[in-house]
Amino acid sequence: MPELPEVETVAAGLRPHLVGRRIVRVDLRFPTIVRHPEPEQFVDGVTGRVVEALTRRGKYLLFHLTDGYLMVIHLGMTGHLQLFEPDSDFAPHVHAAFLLDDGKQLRYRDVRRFGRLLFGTEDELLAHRAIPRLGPEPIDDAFTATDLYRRLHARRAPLKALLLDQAVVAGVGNIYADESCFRARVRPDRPGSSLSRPAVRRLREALQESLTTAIANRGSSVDSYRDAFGERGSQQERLLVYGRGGQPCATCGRPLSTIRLAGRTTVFCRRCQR
DNA sequence: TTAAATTCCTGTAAGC
DNA sequence: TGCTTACAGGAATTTA
Repeated sequence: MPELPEVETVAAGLRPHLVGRRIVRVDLRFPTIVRHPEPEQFVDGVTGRVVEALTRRGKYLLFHLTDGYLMVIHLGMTGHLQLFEPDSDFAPHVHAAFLLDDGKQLRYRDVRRFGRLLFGTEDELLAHRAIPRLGPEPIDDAFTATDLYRRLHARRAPLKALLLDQAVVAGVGNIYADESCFRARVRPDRPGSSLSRPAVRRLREALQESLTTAIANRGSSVDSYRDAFGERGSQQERLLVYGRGGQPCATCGRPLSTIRLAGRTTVFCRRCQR
């Protein structure tokens, strides 16, 4: 499922093909995938505008369009964005298709339909809470251990739940929450407030390490994730704990434990993580 | 304000 | 083999 590294990989792959291109037609095949504004307004707003830049914020893709407008796409769990020749067959579950002025077609496909499309000015999207308030970008240099400590210290929820909260840190999902806790040698079920400053420093390092390594490997294709060219990432082959419950810990060799935390399957090592 | 539970959605895999 | 059921999870929404 797409988290920060996967969304970053999609953005990097699409950027050279989209920036400078005009969207000349929008085929909205499943209108409820649009969450803001009404589907007709979405189509009207996007049509005819040029993609001036493509950026990422948390797990959101931001298409910066003419006149200060944004088209925002969240891939949910199974969302895919890929360029096709317009006369090629549509795969099942393609909910939206954007025809570009160079003849290519950008298609949004999403089997489980947890993804969403949005359009508006930045202020408008924030005001309507279509885009939630997001915490800092964890791979930013400005993301400091002091800041993270302040965000965790006041909270009693389990660390894992806080890492999944996009208002605490943007872009972390189930895979990299588990990976980061393991790398930081911290139990994911500890209350956020119980973490010492050294533990938070390790956690910050672990988050950056997990995420940047995953970006370098073009993301984790553990479910249906594919990049903008339909290719799998390779980070899933290097994951230390996610999806490895019962298998030996890479550090101590003891079987990894699986628990349910914040409604999510959580894997960690009872010996190495304290 | 915070935290936990619920909901949405369908392909896949396990179990009988 | 074929059916049923559980499971995967991001984030909005609901409940306490």
